[in-house]
Amino acid sequence: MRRRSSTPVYQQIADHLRKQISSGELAPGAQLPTELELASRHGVARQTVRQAVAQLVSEGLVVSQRPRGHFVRERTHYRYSPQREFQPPVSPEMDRFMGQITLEDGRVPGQTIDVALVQASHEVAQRLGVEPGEIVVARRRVRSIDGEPFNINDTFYPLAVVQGSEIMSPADVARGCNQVLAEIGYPQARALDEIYVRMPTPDETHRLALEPGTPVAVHVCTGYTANGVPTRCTVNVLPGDRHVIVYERHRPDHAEVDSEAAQIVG
Amino acid sequence: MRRRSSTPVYQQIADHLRKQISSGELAPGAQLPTELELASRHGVARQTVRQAVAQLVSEGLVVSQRPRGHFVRERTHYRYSPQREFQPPVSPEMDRFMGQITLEDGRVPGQTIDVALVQASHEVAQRLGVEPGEIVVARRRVRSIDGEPFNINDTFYPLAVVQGSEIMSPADVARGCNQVLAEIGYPQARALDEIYVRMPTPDETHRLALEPGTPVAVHVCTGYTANGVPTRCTVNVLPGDRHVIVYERHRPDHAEVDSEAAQIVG
DNA sequence: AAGTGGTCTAGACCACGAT
DNA sequence: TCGTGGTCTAGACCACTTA
Repeated sequence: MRRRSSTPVYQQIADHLRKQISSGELAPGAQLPTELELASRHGVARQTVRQAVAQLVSEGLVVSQRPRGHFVRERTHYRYSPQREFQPPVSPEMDRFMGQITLEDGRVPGQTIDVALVQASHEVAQRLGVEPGEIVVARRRVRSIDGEPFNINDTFYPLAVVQGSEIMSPADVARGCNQVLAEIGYPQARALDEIYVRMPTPDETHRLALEPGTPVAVHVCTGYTANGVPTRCTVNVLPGDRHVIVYERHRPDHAEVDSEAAQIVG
Repeated sequence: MRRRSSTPVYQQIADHLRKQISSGELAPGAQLPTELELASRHGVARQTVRQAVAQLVSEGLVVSQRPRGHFVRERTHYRYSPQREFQPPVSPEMDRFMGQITLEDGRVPGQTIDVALVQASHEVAQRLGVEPGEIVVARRRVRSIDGEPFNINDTFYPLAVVQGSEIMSPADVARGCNQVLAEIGYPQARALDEIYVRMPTPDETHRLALEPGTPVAVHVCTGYTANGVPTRCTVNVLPGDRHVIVYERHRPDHAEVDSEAAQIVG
């Protein structure tokens, strides 16, 4: 293939494949032609084809199942379910997580917990009011459903706050860590929530077994005492391909609510 | 560099650079060594270095400012603002967007609108209850702040519904398109909202001037009449590097709300 | 054993912006 | 004009899974 106009050849190949995917000619789960096949078909070197395929992978459209080949990604993350009954977008009562999940369709929930002393990242240090690199207590959780990692739920505590408490033991604390915090003299009076979207770190990619091209939503929750002392910082990481918010509104008001999401602006 | 253990060389180089970035040794805005410099420093071919840098770009950590060089990304998307007063996560009154923005800090909002007849994508077709490829009316908007694209707000209408109405003119409809819909006999009684996260399409990358490695949040809102006839489908696309939700909770209840985000599950 | 994608090299030419 | 990254080639070897 020659380079018409100024579009790189690998782009043209990527566009061609993308079109086949979005038109359904290459259905979800279907195998792409092999790299050598594509190379000879387009009359280019294998590296050029690889560049095209890599782009589709980074877009989340294609996955590599080495060494079987490349395949059109199956579970596009949006599970459209218009029949659903009303369900609030974010429900404030939770960590009945385990209980809730078991009730649904016989899916089996699971979680791994570990507790460690770690150096605070910039992100955590800023929120806990300590210096970056300072030692803090990390209570790290990965939740899964049917064996598939589902989200990361890591909470960081200033060492001075939780020293010697139950929080430092790597077991499930049934009554909730915030309850423990209150019992040891740091009742939570306020919380600050931040939600944003980014690409995962390699560590997150590993812990959540993410495919390349999968972004994550991050929900950071920082708790404070009435005096404004930060007592904990929880980082939730939600894989973009395993979470969809679906909710329904019944009232005919809110003329132009379409744009409400634009409201979530910093 | 030799390949110790089984970690590919380009991974080792990427890890090394990532460490320098997260430690602050390579500060935001700083220029990375040139590819040739990195290649000779590590004793590898230029392509190997390019692979390492490409990974950092796809993680959103590094941007290329061709042909000046590679730079550590400056605006990490999280703008931490703990002093903020209470602000609900998603406010239901809006499209005072324009008015609101002008009030803040003298930032100038803008928008471009165009109306076109297009073939419905699978996503839109499914929600509007038409066949994929069928012609629908697209009312496409890109909003910007200070000249920077800020979000995409595209609404799709079944041709039969809006034929000949004001909606088909590419001007701002001051009283809102839903009002027009009501006037022509299709008052909205219900709406279904879906929110998810993914990598942008090339088209979105272009319209929003996105850097590689920037995911987007998508908010799809489908409106129905009381009879269940879909009348419109609005697709909001929000760049992950330009939006942060920040809100504060004051009540000390909700013991373990940390995990509420896990609730937003499909 | 065969065939896939993953890694890596050495070299080439181009496009573009700053100098 | 120079130096940067962007594109592309031809070829090599490896790791892994499946048949």
